[in-house]
Amino acid sequence: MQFEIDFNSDEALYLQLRNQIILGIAMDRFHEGESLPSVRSMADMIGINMHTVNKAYTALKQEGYVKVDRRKGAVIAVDADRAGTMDEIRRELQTVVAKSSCRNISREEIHLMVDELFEWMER
Amino acid sequence: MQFEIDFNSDEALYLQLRNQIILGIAMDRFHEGESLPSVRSMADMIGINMHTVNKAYTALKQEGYVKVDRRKGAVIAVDADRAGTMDEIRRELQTVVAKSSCRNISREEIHLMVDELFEWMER
DNA sequence: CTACTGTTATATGATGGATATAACAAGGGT
DNA sequence: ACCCTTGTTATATCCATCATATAACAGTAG
Repeated sequence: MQFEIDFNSDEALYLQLRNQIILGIAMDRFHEGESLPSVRSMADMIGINMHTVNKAYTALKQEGYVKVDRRKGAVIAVDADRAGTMDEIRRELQTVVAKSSCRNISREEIHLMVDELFEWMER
Repeated sequence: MQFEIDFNSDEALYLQLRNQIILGIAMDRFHEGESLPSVRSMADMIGINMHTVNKAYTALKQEGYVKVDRRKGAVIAVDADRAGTMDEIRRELQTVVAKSSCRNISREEIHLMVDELFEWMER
């Protein structure tokens, strides 16, 4: 699995990495129980600092995507029944829908995009 | 129109304000050609600094939601046919869909949420 | 014993967020 | 003319966050 980090983005490096890993889980690139690369090797792969990777892993742990084992490292363990998930999703969708509404983008177009994204992730 | 600013949020104040205004436009609280409160009065209303409001207004101008007139202030002027809008929406949706996919939230549930949000904004 | 794992501590430089004070140019109202 | 309000710009300060670096510690696999 390769990661696309944009050093010129205004998004923080550790957040880009976190999102890429979440995307990787969604796309089944990483499977339940599988270990992510160690913080040090991942840092070398991408060319960033060890602590930046650690920050991403810690965020993933906090958000219920991995469990950290002292020997195996960061192990994929998604907490599917996580309290507050729906609220979080709804809050993020609100801004997207508000922007779309302003631009005269219909709900059907949003539905289409959502479907395309789901299908794209399933292959 | 009242604004809900959370001083304990980790989201920047000027971004919260910007999103609230976008939401206000989407919900037809503000109409095309109408002026937003001046940066100074808005700052007094919410209890934040003038420059923080100005930063929000400048962002709205950059993103094509208002045009700034020296005498009328920030006037609602939504650029509906804006290049890159769909790409922006798609990028923001990607993270949401990825998270949803990890949590076993189906595309139907996302569709439902989108519909609810659209309807909620239309009243 | 060695090599690797995550974790913690500390320090530094850079950037961004929020505040404050001040001044300027332009238009409206009286 | 005068005053008020408008957005805008210029500094300056304080604080939090981001990203880096070096270092050390504790646990575990070989």
